[in-house]
Amino acid sequence: MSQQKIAAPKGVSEYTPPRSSAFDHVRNCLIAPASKAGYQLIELPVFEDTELFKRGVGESTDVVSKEMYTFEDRGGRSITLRPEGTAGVMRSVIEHGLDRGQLPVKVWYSGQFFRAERPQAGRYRQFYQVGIEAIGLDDPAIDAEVIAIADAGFKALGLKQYRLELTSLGDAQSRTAHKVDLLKFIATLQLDEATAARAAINPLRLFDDKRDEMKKAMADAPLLVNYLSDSSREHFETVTKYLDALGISYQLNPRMVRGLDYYTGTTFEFVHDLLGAQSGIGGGGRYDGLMEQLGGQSLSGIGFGLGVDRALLAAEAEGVIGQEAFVSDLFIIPLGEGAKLQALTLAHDLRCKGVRVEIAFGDRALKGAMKGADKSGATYVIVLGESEISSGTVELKEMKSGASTSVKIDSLFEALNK
RNA sequence: GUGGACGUAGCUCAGCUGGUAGAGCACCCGGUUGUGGUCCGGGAUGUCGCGGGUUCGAGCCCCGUCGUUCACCCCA
Repeated sequence: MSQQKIAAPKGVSEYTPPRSSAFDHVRNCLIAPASKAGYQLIELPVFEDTELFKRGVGESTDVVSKEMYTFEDRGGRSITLRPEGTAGVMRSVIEHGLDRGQLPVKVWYSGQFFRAERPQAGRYRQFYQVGIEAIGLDDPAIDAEVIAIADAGFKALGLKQYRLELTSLGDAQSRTAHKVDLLKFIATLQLDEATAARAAINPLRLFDDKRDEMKKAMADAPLLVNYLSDSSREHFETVTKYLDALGISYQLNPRMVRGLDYYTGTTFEFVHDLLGAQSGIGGGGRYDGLMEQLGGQSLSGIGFGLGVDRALLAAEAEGVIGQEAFVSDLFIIPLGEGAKLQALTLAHDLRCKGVRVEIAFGDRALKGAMKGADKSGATYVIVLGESEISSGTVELKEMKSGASTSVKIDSLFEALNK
């Protein structure tokens, strides 16, 4: 009697061989530029005190108000599976006093994040992000560096059909001034109930509405970029100047909306053309008040999060990624019980020297084992049976050409490295 | 959370106006004793997502449920 099968929880993505190799490749490409720029790994818990996200990300955001996996642990604490990375990094930096040393603090992370949304293509309840944070410096040059690092990751992957959208959300004064006028403007519009509710939570959201009539209605709405304070405008102009110098193309998008409350100043998004509705493959920006909000000193920071799942989808859509299975250098086919023992020790020995070795286990017939060797893509094959063991010599067969040469078992390593 | 489409072997799918399931690929075995890729022969495989209903009879009809997918919403 077979037991009932258990399925994975709804909306999670799983990467099994051979696609897992492509996933791994994407993740490595995306984060490699960060370590070249001196960012160091920070490894954090996937669950945190719920309060961290309420205070850090903002209670009014959709992410916090309706998409968090929150539960009570056995000690009665409210715990939440992390929905994003920045808040946790800030918490850890403050907790361990990383900001007491030389600034900026530069870290990178990689891992799973969780959001209880309705799944669809490119949107999962557990998803993977890599990201970096540079904390403690206001210099526009670091804004440009952070953006350049993200862009380098996508380029390293081979992506072409994406664009960088850029804007500035300004400082607190800029936003306050703009909000007054925006609310006045919105008051003149006829909004349905759901839209009005969204506007009440965050009036900027209306800029993001996909309906044509709303786009038309918002065409003349006051734009935040026109309300930037002198220092904000100057900072942003310097960032774009640096990006120009770096040869990184971007589109100014004054209507960009970000879903997390902590963003200020320079804000950006990477959007891919072939992905459908969930087209954002990465995004980030500056966050001036976050650290203080979380009980730390008043330092600003900037960072990004890149979606590994979506970058993989994008790479597949562009056809710039393949799946590579593990390929061994040597495939050993043991014949008989005694040979199996020999194969085991021989493989172990060669692996210690760095050779990739696989063994055909399971007492398959020679023909079947050869077939297996062929499919594995192994470069060389040896058959290990009675005669080979007693003579101490094997036939080293190169699969591609089919040619084989006699080699002493003791000098296999040397023969393989010729 | 809202709306639409879909759910048949490991994979891609077929299954006529309802009569108790098929193809290709993949997999396994063999084509004379210990050497793969082609070819030939043979073989295994499904509670037709799950539960209920209509019917003499349902993979095909109805309801529910779970899942996937597309859009809204949101965002990576």
